[in-house]
Amino acid sequence: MNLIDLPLRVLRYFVAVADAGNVTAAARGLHVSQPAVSLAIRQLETALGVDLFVRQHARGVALTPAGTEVLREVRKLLSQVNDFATTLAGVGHALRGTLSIGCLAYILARYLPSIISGFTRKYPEIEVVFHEGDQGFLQQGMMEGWIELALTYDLQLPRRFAIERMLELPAYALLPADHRLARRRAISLKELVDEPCVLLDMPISRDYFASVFGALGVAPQVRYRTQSVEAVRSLVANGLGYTVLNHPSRTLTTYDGKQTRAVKLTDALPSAPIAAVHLADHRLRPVAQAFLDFTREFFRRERRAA
DNA sequence: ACAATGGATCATGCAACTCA
DNA sequence: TGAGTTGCATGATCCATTGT
Repeated sequence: MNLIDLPLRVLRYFVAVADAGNVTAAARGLHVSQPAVSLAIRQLETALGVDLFVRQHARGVALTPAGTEVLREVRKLLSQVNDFATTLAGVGHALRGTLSIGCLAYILARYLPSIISGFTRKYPEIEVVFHEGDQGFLQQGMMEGWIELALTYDLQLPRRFAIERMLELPAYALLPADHRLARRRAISLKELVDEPCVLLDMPISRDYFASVFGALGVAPQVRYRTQSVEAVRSLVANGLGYTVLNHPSRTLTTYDGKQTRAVKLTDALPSAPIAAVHLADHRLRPVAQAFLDFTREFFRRERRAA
């Protein structure tokens, strides 16, 4: 049978076998006979012209490399079919269903709970599921279809993504409360470069902060590196160095109860833009569009409050 | 060696569809 | 409308492999 003529049932059976690692168990889960599943797998293999599984008699089946690749695409397709069915079922009805979004760790901690809280109050029939990770993880999720929309920085994003900037985060200096410059309204980063620096050492942040110092033609004396914003704040609060951040925090007190001071920078430095991102050639479902609209409005209020 | 496990194959029945 | 066709599911059975 031609690939295009295969029923979706064949693909569902294939995913079930891949998940179970065993045709008989998959058949039980699908409430069909084992030969029916065997036949479906054989039909798919014939249509594709590749072996999807290695049969290990009495030990089940194992995906071949081709099978692994096909599985990824089939999952994507079935997810889109589900979305399609949900969309059709929702025609003429209120927005409902599940929305899968991705979020950078810092943006998640600082903004996402407020967004989800407000959004689910407004749309109680939409369930928001989020995936937390770095830029690469979020891009992979969108490419593979299990993240529909992501909140991340508009830094180093390929052109295949549609990007809508939500909030510009200017760089500022974070100092120990008793630092000699902590009481100043604004300073130049050049006044700090000879002191030990604490660096937020995340893949994108690393490059961003390099660009900040690069803009002034200076190099920081990096004394400590960490992947946690909160750890950066604690190191600074304990007098172990200064840092440059663009993460506005509502509190200057750290986990260990120490105090920091945020001081504006007078230098012309690049800012870090928070953006809503999705695949450019992927039309957002109504639930995702509603989330995007709500997020845009949320950050508009944040900008006004800043 | 033998029992258990699990995939493949075959014959058959059923339901939906086509066509005269 | 009824006979023929097609596609799919099922049970029975076979066969390969593993574990004891």
